[in-house]
Amino acid sequence: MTIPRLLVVDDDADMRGMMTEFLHKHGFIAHGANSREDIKAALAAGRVDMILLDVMLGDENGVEICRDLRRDEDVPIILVSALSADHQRMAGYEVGADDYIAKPFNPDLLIARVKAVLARTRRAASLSHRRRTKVFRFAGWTYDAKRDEVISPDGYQVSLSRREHALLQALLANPFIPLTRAEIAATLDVTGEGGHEDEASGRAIDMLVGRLRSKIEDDPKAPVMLRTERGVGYVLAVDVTAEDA
Amino acid sequence: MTIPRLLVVDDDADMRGMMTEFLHKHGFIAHGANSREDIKAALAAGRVDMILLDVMLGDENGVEICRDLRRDEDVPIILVSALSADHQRMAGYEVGADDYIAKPFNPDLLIARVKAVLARTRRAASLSHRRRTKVFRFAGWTYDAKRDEVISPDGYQVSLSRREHALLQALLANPFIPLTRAEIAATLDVTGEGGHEDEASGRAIDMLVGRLRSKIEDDPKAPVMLRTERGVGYVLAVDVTAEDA
DNA sequence: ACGCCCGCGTAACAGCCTGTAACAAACCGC
DNA sequence: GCGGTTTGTTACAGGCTGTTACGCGGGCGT
Repeated sequence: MTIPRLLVVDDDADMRGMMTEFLHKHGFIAHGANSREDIKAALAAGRVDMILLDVMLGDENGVEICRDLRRDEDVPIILVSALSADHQRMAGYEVGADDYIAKPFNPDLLIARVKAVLARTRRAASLSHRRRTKVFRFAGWTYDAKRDEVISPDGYQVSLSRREHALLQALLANPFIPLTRAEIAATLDVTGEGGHEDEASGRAIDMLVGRLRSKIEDDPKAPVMLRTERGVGYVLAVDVTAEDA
Repeated sequence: MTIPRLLVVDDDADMRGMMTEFLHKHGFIAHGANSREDIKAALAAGRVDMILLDVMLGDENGVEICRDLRRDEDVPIILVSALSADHQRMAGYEVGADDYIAKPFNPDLLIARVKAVLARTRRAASLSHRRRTKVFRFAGWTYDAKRDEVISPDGYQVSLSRREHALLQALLANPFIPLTRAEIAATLDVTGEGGHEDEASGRAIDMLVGRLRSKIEDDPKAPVMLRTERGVGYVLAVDVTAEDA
């Protein structure tokens, strides 16, 4: 296999340059584009193995571009957005993006996702469905996203409830990135209904976090991994590696 | 992320004062320098996020200084010059300046460019070396920046509050350098830089310092490490070694 | 040298935020 | 429907943080 060629689509030239440079350093070939026409031109001109597409382009909509591309082309797409609200995330999946990453993003996470998507699309023709089998490892723990299994560093299996699973997934997807309660709630409530705006729904998230802590923290009173950011929300403060299973 | 600290390099004291004052009003911390030695000193002290460098310094050449700095340091630089000829501008880019602005300049334009360059370099920095585990050692103490652990010379672990942690980090980043209350407050208030009140709140910093002292000083009444500079602020007067872990 | 004034340390307090226990409602498989 | 499990709500306690108030001590002007 040759070196993967990526196309970075962002209307901010600085951001484009920064991302392409960073990807270069990690062994990829990356070029920039800032409009639908640029993308079309790049696709027509030569090989493009993957597109990193910003959701917010000045006067165009990344999601629509993504949907259009998906209809015409077979290129893998990772959506990038400064909006971390999760209906955005789900919308991304609905239009067929292969993955999604919030900006500002953990650089290692970006690389990991790029590699993961590339590996997947190389093996099989790209499927526009999510729920690929992934295994996360963090601080000795193992989390199998497909089987919903959580294994402690000691080798014991811990059983989490559905909601606790969802919370853990949300955190694993954004290591070292503080998530507000609203963001967490949005991530958990993917249950179709569009009426968000539940602004003051009490401390359900706090309870959930507390319960998850009691299951995965050595000392739930002094959490090390799932930390609280006073006045902000919660953060998963551990390095996370994601692999295909 | 802290409040950006800028270094204004200009041989005209009035100009320096005007610029630093203006930058202060816009929420930045700005200090002046008028020679290569001043710049080196400030950089060695480790407290510079960006340099506004005048091209025409009496007997020295800003462009050359810029090129030199670029070779040794990683600090962003905006070149300032009364010459608006465009070859100057290009020369500036060739020597590695991040941006260029002509003097006399529109103040808003200055702020806009400063912010733009900072935003760019911040993202780049957060991408290139994020979350590198660092361990500080000072006077027998050990501070693990990643795990937020503080261990006394006796081997006991001391628990600090979040704000105390932030204060300690700010001090460790600037050993032997007196920090004003405003600087400390700016460093601590990472919360989206909405309002920056000068001389706003009372002695919150004093309290914080006092509380930190009570936890890390043998005799809080007679502080040895965290000393007070009357009329100025506070200093961490110990040698600090920082290691990657 | 003396006394005033300002800056600093710190105790007390209040407000906010969070953790958590206890309970109630919802859910789920049978 | 039923028992157990999961999830949300309420209420209370405790910690953290900023403010105020007061006392002290050093610097400075005279």
